[in-house]
Amino acid sequence: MAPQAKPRKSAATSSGDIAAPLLEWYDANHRELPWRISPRQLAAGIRPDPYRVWLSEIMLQQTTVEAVKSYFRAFLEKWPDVKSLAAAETDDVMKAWAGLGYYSRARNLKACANLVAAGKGAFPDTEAGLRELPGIGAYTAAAIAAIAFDRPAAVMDGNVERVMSRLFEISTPLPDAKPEIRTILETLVPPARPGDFAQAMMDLGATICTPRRPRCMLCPLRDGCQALANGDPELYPVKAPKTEKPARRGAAFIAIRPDGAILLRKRPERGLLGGMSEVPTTAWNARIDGDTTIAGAPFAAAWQRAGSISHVFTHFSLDLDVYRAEVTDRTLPAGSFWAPVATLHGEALPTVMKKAIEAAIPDATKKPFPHTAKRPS
DNA sequence: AATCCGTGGGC
DNA sequence: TGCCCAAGGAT
Repeated sequence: MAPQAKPRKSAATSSGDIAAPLLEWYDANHRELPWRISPRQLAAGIRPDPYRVWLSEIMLQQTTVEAVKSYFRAFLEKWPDVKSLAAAETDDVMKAWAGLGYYSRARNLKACANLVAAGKGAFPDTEAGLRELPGIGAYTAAAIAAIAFDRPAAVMDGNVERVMSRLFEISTPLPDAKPEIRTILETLVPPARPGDFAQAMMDLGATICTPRRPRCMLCPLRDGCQALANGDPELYPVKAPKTEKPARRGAAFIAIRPDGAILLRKRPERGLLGGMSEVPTTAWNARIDGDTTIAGAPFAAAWQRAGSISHVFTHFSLDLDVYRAEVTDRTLPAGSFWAPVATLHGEALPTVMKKAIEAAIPDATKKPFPHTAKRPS
C-alpha cells in the first residue's frame, strides 16, 4: 500500500501521490459499465476488446454515460465486431445513432470501421496510429491506447481537466490551460495500469470531483489538492466566457398521406444534422409574419397550424411553427420519400424533427409499446 | 484559431 | 426557466 501523502499547500504533487491512492480508490469503487470488463478479468491479463473500447469512446464524446448505455448495447447487438459494422449500410448506422446527437460521429464511425476492416482488420495499437483514423482525436486516441492496449498515454477529457485544474490550482482559463494541464498530467501517468489510471481520473471527475458541490470529503486525492487546501475547489476550472446563443426560427410542414405516411427528405451529408432525415421546413432564419410561412411549404396544400416547438442546438436556439395537411399521393419533390408511420421510430430522425412531427401527430415517432406485441401468457 | 456540431439531465 | 455540463473532433 502506498503511504498517504501529507497535506501540502504549494509543492507540486508528485506522481506517487496521485496514481497509487487513485487506483486504490478505483479498485474499491468499480463502476459496472457495458463496455468495461471486470477487474478480475483485467487482473488476469485479459484485455478489453478494442472494438468495444473504440465504440464506447466515440459514443461518449460530449455525451453522458447514461445516454450512451442503451445505444452501445444496441450497436453491439447489431454489429458485434468491426467487420460487421464495416459491412453495414451507412443509412442503418445513422438510424441506429438517431437521438444521440453530433451525427458526424456516426458517419466517421462507419468510415473508420471501413478503413480498419479494409486494412489489417484490427485497430492500430498505438496512439499515433489511432489518431489518424476518422473521428479519433487526441483524447480518443489516448483513451483507446491506454484502455485497450495498455499504453501509458495521457488521457485528458473534461473530467481530467477539472480534476487537474483543482489539484494544481490552474488559474489559466480553459481551453488555453490545456497544454499546461497536459504537461503535468504526463508526469502523473503510471507505467503500470495506465488504462485504469485514465478511467479512474474520469470516474473521479464524474462522481467525486463534480463541477458543482464536489464531494471532497470522499476524495482519495484530497490531501494533495491545492484548491481544497487554499480555497474553494468549485472555483476551478476557470473558463473563458462563452459567446451568446442566437435565436432562429422557421416553419416545418407535416404532409400526411391517407394511409398515414409522412413526407420526409434527407439532409445534406455535411453540416447541421448531416445525413439525417427531416420533414420539409423553411430556412431557419425566416421571419414569421402571419401566413407568410406557408410560402415555404414543399407544395400547395391546405396547411393548418398544428403548434410550435422549440429546440436548442449547440450554437443557436430554434423555434419552429408546425403546419400539417392531409394530402393525396403526388409526385414528390426530389430527395423526398414517404415514411410509413409504423416505421417512423426507426427512421434517422434527429430529436428536433421528432418534436416537430409529434406537434402534429402525437406519439407518431414513439416506439410501439411492448404490450401491444405478442407476449407469453 | 475560431467555429461548427446535438441532446438530455441537473439544479 | 435558463444555464451549465458531458469520456471532443473536424475544418
